Amino acid sequence: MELKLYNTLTRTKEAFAPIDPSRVRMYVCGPTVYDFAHIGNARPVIVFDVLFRLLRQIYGADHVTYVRNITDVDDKINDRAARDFPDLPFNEAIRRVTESTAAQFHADVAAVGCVPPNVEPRATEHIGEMRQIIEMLVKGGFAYVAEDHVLFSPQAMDAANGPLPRYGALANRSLDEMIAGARVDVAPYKREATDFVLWKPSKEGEPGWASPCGIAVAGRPGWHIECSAMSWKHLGETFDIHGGGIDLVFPHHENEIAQSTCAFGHGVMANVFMHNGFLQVEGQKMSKSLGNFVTIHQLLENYPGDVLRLTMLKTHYRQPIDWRQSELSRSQAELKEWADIITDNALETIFENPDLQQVDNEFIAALADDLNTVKAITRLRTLAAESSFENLETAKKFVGCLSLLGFKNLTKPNYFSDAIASFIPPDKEEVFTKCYMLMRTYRNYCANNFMEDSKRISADILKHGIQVSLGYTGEILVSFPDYDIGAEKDKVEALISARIAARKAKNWAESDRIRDELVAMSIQIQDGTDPVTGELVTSWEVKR
RNA sequence: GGCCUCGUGGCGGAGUGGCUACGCAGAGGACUGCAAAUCCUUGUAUUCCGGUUCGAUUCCGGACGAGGCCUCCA
Repeated sequence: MELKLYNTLTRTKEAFAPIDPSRVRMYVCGPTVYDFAHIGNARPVIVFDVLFRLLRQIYGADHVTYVRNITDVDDKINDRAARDFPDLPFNEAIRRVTESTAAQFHADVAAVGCVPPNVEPRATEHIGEMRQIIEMLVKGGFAYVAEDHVLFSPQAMDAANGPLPRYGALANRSLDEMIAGARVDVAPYKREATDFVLWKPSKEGEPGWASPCGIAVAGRPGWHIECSAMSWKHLGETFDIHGGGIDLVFPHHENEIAQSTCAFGHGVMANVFMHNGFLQVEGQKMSKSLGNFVTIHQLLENYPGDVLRLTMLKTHYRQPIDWRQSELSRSQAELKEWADIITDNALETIFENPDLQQVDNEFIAALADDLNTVKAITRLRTLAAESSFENLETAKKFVGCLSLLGFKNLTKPNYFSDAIASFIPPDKEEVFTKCYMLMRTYRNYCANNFMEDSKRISADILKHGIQVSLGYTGEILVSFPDYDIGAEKDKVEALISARIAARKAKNWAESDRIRDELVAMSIQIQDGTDPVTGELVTSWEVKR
């Protein structure tokens, strides 16, 4: 199986050839933990999770190392700590912010089906490596100390002879352009406007560490250096794949390449750079000022994580994606159909323990073509249509593909149905309607494994006199104290029997009258014939 | 201003130098006493203007439009 990946360095799709197939190495820029992750943050996490799964499929689960960092030193974190915990010592406040935000991030991305990376390094645990690289850069003449800062000089990099890449090669821009386009506010200690910060002094009360290069005052790292340090520590001086959002191309990845190649004297930091496209919300750029800033957590109140995952993968990762409510509903409906195939054919065990040796080749080939998840999903639809009890081998392949794509809750079809099947006492209609959204949220919290939240919300619903729980297929079960559901069921069964009798007598008027009565009770009926006896049979369910 | 990406039917969204996937919605049909469910069939598109070519949606140039980066925002 040939894997082809689009490489931002060459702007072409290339055959992927790992440096060491027994140890394929990928680094992805992870979140800065200062706030709930938004849906845009979820895109690279999901995209590179799919790539991670595919690499493990191709090279073997033990032969892929995936590193995704957590940035826990940043001005935005400091600001948030000062705002949220003004009474705590500053470093304690920062710790609260980063720990709670990181825990939230982990819960959110687990809910959208992402497996944890092999290593999840934190910037604060790699200050030593950062200092080492900075020392190397100064020693090599690529960086200099000025007013307690250490600055990297792209000009020095380009002046050096040897294997180093040209600064700006990744982003495809020249230093001259950058100087011409440089914005105001060039710090006085910079020799050139394009120099960027490797290390800066900490102000009083800010987090700080012993500085490199003989700088006396405590300091903290610039943004880009952490990824050079952490990828070096965990993947080596050069590795295979470096990923992130397209906005990271410049300056973040460009500067990482500059730091790493100059420090280690190689021509490359990573052989392949991959970038996912941006996300818009309902046709507009997502921004706090427009009020359309959507966090993963908010979406997970309204949908099981699989719905977000499928919606994300229905657009190729390099294309811009427009995040729309309507598309989420479609994804949910499609997942319901897929989950029904699994339960109708009793494939739950296969779904949870698929034989990935037997997975569909056409499906893998689609993914191997630069992660063409859209084509892969098209293949899934074909497999779904061909899956049946008579064609169990295809059905098994189908569920194997679903597993490989990272769906997790497909053994419970009713996670993807918004119908609440329950008899409602007439005097409870109003409060039921009022609690409908809460009950869905409860279901979604359960599906997403947010157990604390689900307990909290079921307690809220109980205050309205409604007991909510989940059934075996993920359906929302509602019960009311002092209400005899058994009697209600008997009444329905009696009506169904009466209708069957009426139908046998071809008394259509009476038959239709009974159906109308059942509809008024929110009972949906479905006529059929018993395949063995040929008897008229009628199934029914509560539907609202 | 510089650099980059993109522009496909009612909607979403792929591939492809010649016949343009797939999903949703729509239409028609089958099955039903009627419903419901299910199944089958099906219409409609490649922003515009040039160029290359026997032939372009696909390659090249231009226009228009959308978006991104140049501001430690994925």
